[in-house]
Amino acid sequence: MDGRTRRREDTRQRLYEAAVELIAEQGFSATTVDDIALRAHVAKGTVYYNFASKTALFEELLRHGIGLLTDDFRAAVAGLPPREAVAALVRAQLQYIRRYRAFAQLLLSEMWRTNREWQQTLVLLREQAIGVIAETVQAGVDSGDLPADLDVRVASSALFGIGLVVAVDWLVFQPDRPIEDVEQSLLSIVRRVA
Amino acid sequence: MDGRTRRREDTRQRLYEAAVELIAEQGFSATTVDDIALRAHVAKGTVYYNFASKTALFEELLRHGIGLLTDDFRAAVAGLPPREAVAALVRAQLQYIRRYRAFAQLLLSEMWRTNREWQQTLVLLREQAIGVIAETVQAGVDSGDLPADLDVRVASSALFGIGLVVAVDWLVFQPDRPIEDVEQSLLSIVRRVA
DNA sequence: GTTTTTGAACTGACCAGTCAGTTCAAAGTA
DNA sequence: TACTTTGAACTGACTGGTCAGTTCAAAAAC
Repeated sequence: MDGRTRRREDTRQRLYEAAVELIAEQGFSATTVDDIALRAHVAKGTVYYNFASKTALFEELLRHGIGLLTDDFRAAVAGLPPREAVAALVRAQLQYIRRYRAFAQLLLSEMWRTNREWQQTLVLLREQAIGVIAETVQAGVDSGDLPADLDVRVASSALFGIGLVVAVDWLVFQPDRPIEDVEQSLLSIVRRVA
Repeated sequence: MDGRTRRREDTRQRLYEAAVELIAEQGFSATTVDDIALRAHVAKGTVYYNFASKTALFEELLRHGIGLLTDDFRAAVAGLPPREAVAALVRAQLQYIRRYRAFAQLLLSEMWRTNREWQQTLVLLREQAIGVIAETVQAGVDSGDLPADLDVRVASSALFGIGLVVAVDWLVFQPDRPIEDVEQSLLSIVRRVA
């Protein structure tokens, strides 16, 4: 990667970060391109040099964020037996959300919305992340480590959603609580699966 | 209540319904007052005759919706022993969300946002609803029906958040699943509390 | 020399909020 | 009963402002 590419990558990264924060705070529509450029310390023209439109920027942002999460999930479960793997997923999700809090808030706000232009993209990305969880849970059911009557799809999306709310709630309303503590609560709450 | 009052009440109700649906679908900023008026079959001026501003309409909407939920919560737990009371809360929340799906979606989208003008209002309302849960959980801890080491505040807000995501997820992604089924999953997931 | 960024200027669509005017149920009057 | 008045409720065209998106010449970075 040469200097140019690196610089551009950096600009895009700054735009992602600025956009993610603003959209998490205010929502997509309330966030203006001027706001984003300002917070990223970049000229408005730069936004349009790097992204086709405000919507395109947002969609790429979603892809980027979920991509990272999915990678973390895969890394977390690698080689672990089912029950430990589920616990590892919970841990990975918490750590991810602590690290990318704004992105998680944004997801929480947009994930169950209908009728928005990027809805389809988001549903697909959601599938991608929940897919990893589902594979793990399925393996647990197959190996007999998890109850056979467990509905894998439902349990997986519930697991994902619960992790999301509990973690975001933690960061917004009780940021001082240590992460281990939250992890414990989460695991004891979802005991049937983990 | 005379004809005038009745009529006005009716108009306000229609505005609430229109606004709640549109905001759940698109978010607050993306929803225009013209949209709301159109869907409520009312002139734009009527919106401003009945509410001071778009934001005021939204705030009153939040108050109205959370008020109903809180009432349902109180009615559900009345006279029940702790563990049954917690289960009754879960049931009440599910039923409420099935009945006012759009409102629940809207809550899910807005509850963990920061920096919005109505944020303070929402935090207060949230306290109100979670308060009822907390009272119930506290009673359970006091009576020894629930573990003494349970952090009541945390458990209550987790309970609330989890009910919200799981129910909305159900309505958005698996609407055909029967409510009893969802209730079962929820209760078995939150077994430590319920 | 090429790529990337800058920032200012512009356009056209859109939107919150306003207000002068209309409607009509109910209260008042004879 | 029949007529008149009142004002609450509603209407929708209009205004002032904002914003996404475009363009571009010039500068900066590589």
